[in-house]
Amino acid sequence: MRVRFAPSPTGFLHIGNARTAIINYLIAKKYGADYILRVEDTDMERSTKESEKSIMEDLKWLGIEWSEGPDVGGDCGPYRQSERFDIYKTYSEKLIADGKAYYCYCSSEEIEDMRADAAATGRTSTYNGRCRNLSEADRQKFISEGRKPTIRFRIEENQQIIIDDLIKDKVIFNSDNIGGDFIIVRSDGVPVYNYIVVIDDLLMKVTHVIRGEDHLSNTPKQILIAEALGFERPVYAHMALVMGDDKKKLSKRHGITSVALYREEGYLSEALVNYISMLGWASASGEEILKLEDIISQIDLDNLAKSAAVFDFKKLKWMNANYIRAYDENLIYKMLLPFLEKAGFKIESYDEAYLKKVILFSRNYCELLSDIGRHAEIFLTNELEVDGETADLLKSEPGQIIIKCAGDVLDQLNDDNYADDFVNVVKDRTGLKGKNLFMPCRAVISGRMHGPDLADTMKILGRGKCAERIKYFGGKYLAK
RNA sequence: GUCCCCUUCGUUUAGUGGUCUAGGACAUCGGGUUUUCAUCUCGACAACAGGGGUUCGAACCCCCUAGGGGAUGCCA
Repeated sequence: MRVRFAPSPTGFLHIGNARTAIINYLIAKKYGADYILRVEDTDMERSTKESEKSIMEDLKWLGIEWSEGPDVGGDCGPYRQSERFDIYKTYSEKLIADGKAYYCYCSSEEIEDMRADAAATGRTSTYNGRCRNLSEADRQKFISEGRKPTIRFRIEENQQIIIDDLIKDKVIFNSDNIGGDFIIVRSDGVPVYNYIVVIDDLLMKVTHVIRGEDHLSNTPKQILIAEALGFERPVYAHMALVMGDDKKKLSKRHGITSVALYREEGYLSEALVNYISMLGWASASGEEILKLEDIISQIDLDNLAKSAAVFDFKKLKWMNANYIRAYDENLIYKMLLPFLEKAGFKIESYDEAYLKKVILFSRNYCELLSDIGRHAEIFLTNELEVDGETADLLKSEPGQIIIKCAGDVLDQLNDDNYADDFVNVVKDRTGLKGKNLFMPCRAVISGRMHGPDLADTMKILGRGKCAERIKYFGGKYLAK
């Protein structure tokens, strides 16, 4: 079994394509198939090397490995379509020689007119077939006019094309309904996707074509080409598309759709892969947070949903938070450091053991890796800025009372119980209770009204830092 | 317009003729825990698109309608 992922390098790897790449990967892993990466860069105007590079980086980040591709080579290369033009040319010539394709001298403008005419008359194919059976004289006339021909594939009338799709089951097309003779080679000699995909899949020995359902209506064309060339066709599996919350095909206006942006925002690749796998699929047990190997063992083409799924950013976030909390300590620590730096913290200025303790504690409060700064701040910044509400609290009567005695209380407690007993001793000392007790205690240590458990916070900070905090806030907010 | 695909809670799914007064997860709302927020936990709300068949019986099979999506490119 051999599968492929064939992106066109015209932008970033997008969630929809990532899903195709991921499903192909999961299936490949499940069945021990080869995974081919093929770059479909025949749109010369839009294809860029940078895009190719970033797509490969994103795939790697997702954990996808390919056994053949433009970077690693393989027996069926080259793996960029732009490097295979000679191959395609041989087949084009063969199709023309066999009468299965022909030169078309119609200009783009003339095609435009035909399109309008087809719409007006209700004709199902845009092309009106003018060059289908051109006389040699007409041909010479067009050539002398300097027209550069395209090559069109000749579609036989009233042919039934049956696709036994692994996801959609049986889909039947009639050759009269697929748009008429279509262009397989442009007038500049560059062949077109719908045509060369067939050649590449055959030459690269792809057995299973797993792709988005937007390609389903291209499939009859490809099958016809395969037949004309005498090729055996691959098995097809067309996956339902991923939609935005307005049920339109997921695109930029729905928010972040490029994989690279997810990485930057602090999503874990494992969470993204897990979530994307669950789009259109569910495990037998109903569990949703699954190890990759469990997904691989359970997922299959015939249990993927036929209907499109809306991408739910909130659920992805929830899943990401779960992954952050459960992740291996050393690994998540290393992953979180750059996000902390990006948030403006100089990580080399902290004691490593302390920093690690802070990060591993704070990660429990993060939905995204990029949340780490916000949560670690109370441990890493000594001279904390406070918001207006917290400042008011510290300036209020209970705030003042607590600021005054907090230092003493801390001194009086010993190392074993300073964190756990702090609030209670303040309570005994001041007679305050409830919110008036707890909130100022929290504020005088963390500078915040909300946050992790106060005793935990104090333990992480350590006794010395707690004392410094009390002093600092005292100096700042205690009325003279 | 035409062709193709699809249609279970707001979202994602379970469900393959009786076990369905339709199950889980996210979201939302409420209770508990946390004298905070989050986590955790308990609970509530909430769906078979509509209409016809077939059948003793239909979310499940068939047909029609409606809605959504995709394609209809010298894009992929």
